Amino acid sequence: MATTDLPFHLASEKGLHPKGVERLRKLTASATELFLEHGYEATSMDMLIQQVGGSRRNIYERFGGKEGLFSAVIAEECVKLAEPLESLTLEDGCVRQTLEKFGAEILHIIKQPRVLELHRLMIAEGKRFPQLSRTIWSAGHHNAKSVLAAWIRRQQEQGTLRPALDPSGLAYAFIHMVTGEAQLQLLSGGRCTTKEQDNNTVTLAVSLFLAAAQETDHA
Amino acid sequence: MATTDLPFHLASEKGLHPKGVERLRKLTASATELFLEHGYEATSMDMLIQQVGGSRRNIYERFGGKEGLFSAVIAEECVKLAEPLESLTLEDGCVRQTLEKFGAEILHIIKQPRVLELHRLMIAEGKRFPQLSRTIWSAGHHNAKSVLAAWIRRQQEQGTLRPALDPSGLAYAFIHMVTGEAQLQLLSGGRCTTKEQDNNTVTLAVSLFLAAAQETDHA
DNA sequence: TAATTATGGTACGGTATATTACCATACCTT
DNA sequence: AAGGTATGGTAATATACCGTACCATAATTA
Repeated sequence: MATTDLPFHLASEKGLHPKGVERLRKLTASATELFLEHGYEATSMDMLIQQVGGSRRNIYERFGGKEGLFSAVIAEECVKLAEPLESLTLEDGCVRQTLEKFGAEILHIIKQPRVLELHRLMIAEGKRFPQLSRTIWSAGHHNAKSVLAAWIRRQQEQGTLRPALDPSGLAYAFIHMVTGEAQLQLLSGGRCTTKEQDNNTVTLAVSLFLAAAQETDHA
Repeated sequence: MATTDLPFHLASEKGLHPKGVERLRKLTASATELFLEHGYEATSMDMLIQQVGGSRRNIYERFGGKEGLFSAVIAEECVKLAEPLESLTLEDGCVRQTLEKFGAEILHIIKQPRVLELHRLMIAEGKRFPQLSRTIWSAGHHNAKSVLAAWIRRQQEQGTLRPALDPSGLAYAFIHMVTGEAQLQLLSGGRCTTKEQDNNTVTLAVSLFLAAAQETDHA
């Protein structure tokens, strides 16, 4: 199952000469940079043309305007966001270590500037590009939640975790405990959390999670 | 201590005639509506003037332009956001009930359209108005965290909760468990969570919190 | 009541932007 | 190498918007 079935027109490199491919790459790279940096409105086509060179007609014929370019570029970025999450394999070994590793990993991902700006766009341009907004959400949080929930369900079947609690609910709770504060702080312009703070956050989240999900003598 | 010391120029109603006060109220009300609905850039002064009537010079003399108006209006909205949080009193009775009530309350607050749009602005315009962004964060999440952390500390001193865990960390964990999913879903354009889902979210969060914060036989 | 002030309404200047049009040139195919 | 296509660069069009200027009128004060 593809977690991100893109409803957007991705510029295909088919039937393009090597030079053309290189130009296209350079164009999308610059466009991505600008859109992530300045947002949709504040990024002007003149800006882009001046930075990347080349002709305007190229963009308009290939992407159908600013909106098309934005959609294509952001959709491509969503694929990149989803990759490390989908390739994340949760082992069935020590549950505490596995959770700590998973927590540290998603926290690391969410703090990357590109991922952060992608989430900023998701929220800022949610009304202008609803589909795109959902795509980002699906590639990010929803994706991570699916991976973790599947692991929790597996552990419950194996008896490593008590089966009473809802895997999806647990997964969301854990993910938001880990990522919530750092993400909100960074998105609201606060300074980045330190590595020590992050460790504490993950450790605390794992503790809360395991205290409820592992104990059997507590209703 | 004022949780929101506003670094912005709030339009004073001092020395204004009743008519003038009413005009000013109408102006700020419309401006708030438009800014929250369409964001900063997409809201034009022409739009506002057309909706509210009156003269442009009023706005420019009183607020010093679009940015000033935006700052003043949003700062005022922050005060309204902070009010219900500051007046939230956490009793020292049954911890589970108190937590459930607190959780339900902040979830209710975060889901209100105005609060939601305020957070959208905080994230979308964080680069253009860093101070304003921090003000919103301070009036919202930071405020809620302070209230809850103080309560946790009190419970720890009374022996109702075990004192090993950091109150601030616990407070953040709880708040994000409760509000994270609903907020992210709504901000990314998803549909609102149901009352039943909300109840489950709060119940689960309280369970996770108490399992770790109440037990004394678990490291 | 007369004078002064504040205000409503509108028009203007300057700037910025998305999009289309056009021409000369580089590139690729045959 | 010749011809056709894609492309680079620039200009032009149309629109939108912020901020200011201006004048007539309503409101307030002396």
